[in-house]
Amino acid sequence: MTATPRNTPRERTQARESAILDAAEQIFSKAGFDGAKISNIARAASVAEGTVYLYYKNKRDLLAGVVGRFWTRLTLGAEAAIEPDAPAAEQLEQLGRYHLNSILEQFEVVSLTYRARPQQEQDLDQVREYVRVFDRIMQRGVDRGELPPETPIGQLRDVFFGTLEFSARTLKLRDRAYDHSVVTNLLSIMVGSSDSLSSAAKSKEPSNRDLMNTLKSIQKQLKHSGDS
Amino acid sequence: MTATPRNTPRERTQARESAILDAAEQIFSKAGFDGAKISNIARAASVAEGTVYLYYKNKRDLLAGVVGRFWTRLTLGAEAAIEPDAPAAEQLEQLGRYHLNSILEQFEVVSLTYRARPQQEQDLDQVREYVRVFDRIMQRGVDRGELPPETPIGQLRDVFFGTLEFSARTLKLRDRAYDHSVVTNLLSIMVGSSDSLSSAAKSKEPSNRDLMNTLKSIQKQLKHSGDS
DNA sequence: ATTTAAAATGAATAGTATTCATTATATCGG
DNA sequence: CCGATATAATGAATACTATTCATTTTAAAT
Repeated sequence: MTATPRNTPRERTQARESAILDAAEQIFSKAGFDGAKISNIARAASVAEGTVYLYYKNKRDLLAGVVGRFWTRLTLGAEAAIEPDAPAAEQLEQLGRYHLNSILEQFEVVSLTYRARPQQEQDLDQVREYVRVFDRIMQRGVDRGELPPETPIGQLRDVFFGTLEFSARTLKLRDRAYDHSVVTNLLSIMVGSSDSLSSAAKSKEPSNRDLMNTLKSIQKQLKHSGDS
Repeated sequence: MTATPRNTPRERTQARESAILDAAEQIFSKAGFDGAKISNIARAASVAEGTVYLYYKNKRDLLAGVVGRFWTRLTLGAEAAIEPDAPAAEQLEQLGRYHLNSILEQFEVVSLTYRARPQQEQDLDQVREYVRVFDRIMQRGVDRGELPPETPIGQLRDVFFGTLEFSARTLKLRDRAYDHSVVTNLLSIMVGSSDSLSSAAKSKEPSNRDLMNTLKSIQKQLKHSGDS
């Protein structure tokens, strides 16, 4: 009943597209791709079923719209969450917190991102844009001389996002909430020392010390093990 | 025409189930979940459509069967790929190689594993079983006194599998093949020193050194940055 | 060989994505 | 402001495919 308020045509169109995306996001998140019915999405968006297809070619395309918007939002949020003038290392921790928190809160949408299959290459464009936030932090660190010029940004990026994503999955599996120590420990591992971060993670983080002992021990092992 | 050869009833049944799983794996991998048609799977397995439903409750359940078998196979392969008597650190590298290689080769099946949604809890049982291979290596390292008793195995596991999975995605995205340096570098990062591995990764791995410079630099940064 | 049970079949059903002829709404020239 | 024209929206009809189930085939048992 509450129709779109009077507005310019373009605004009306955009509002409608937004409504459809909102509805789709809600229903995809709740029911998954297969479980979501276009009819329900249309109803939730207060449009006819056919209208959905004026905006999106098909269900998969609609999902791509939802997922794309999500990652675009995440990029904006990430950029807002980091202090541009802070040292690279600090920005890294800010991004890590923001990232872990976000993917935990919106776990379902994230899961929908990597839906099986030869999906269109460009479906992942916004994800790529997002991970560039990490790249920029690192690159800025390099430019400022905080990091060496040969920094293998790409590899560190895989460690960073890979670990956080897998950790999120683990947390979800065990019904556990955001845990800052995951970020702290990740950075510890990446740098091989965690004492420097203990101020950030308060002082009640025994696992940091455990990590260090382990790592030193592994390191010793590696020192002695040749390879076949 | 080439019907199942004469055999015991149980064997016939198992052969049939195998044929269905094989067909399903092939078609799911090629076409993705949505693109795969039961009719095609049935044809590929040389059974009627209805027969598929005698073995699996529905399409999702069939996928779970395919995915479960895959991870079970992976577990067996991983156990065969590591030398039980080698030091933990070495076993870790063996597992890393095996894992990265496998998920690259069978990327599609891996992607199908984390299909969106309230999937049954037990759908991931075989995955859990698989990651326990890592846990056992670490635990054995602890028991042997190679690693400290407080080793946070779970957290290291997230780093290990998370990084490898994300790296595989990155490699796929760029159409690149297995690259052993990914494993080497991961272990480097986990231990904070890579020189010890250079013998394994031949001597032409300049990125290891880059990594070390970067990490030391980040570490220095972290030393100086308090946290808000 | 006959009966009984188990397994397999594929045509019929059901559910949902997608299309498209029709209707409503907006735009614009006069 | 009115009619003509274009644009957008509608939802009933269509198409496609997962799933069911009455029937048939095959195997087991006596």
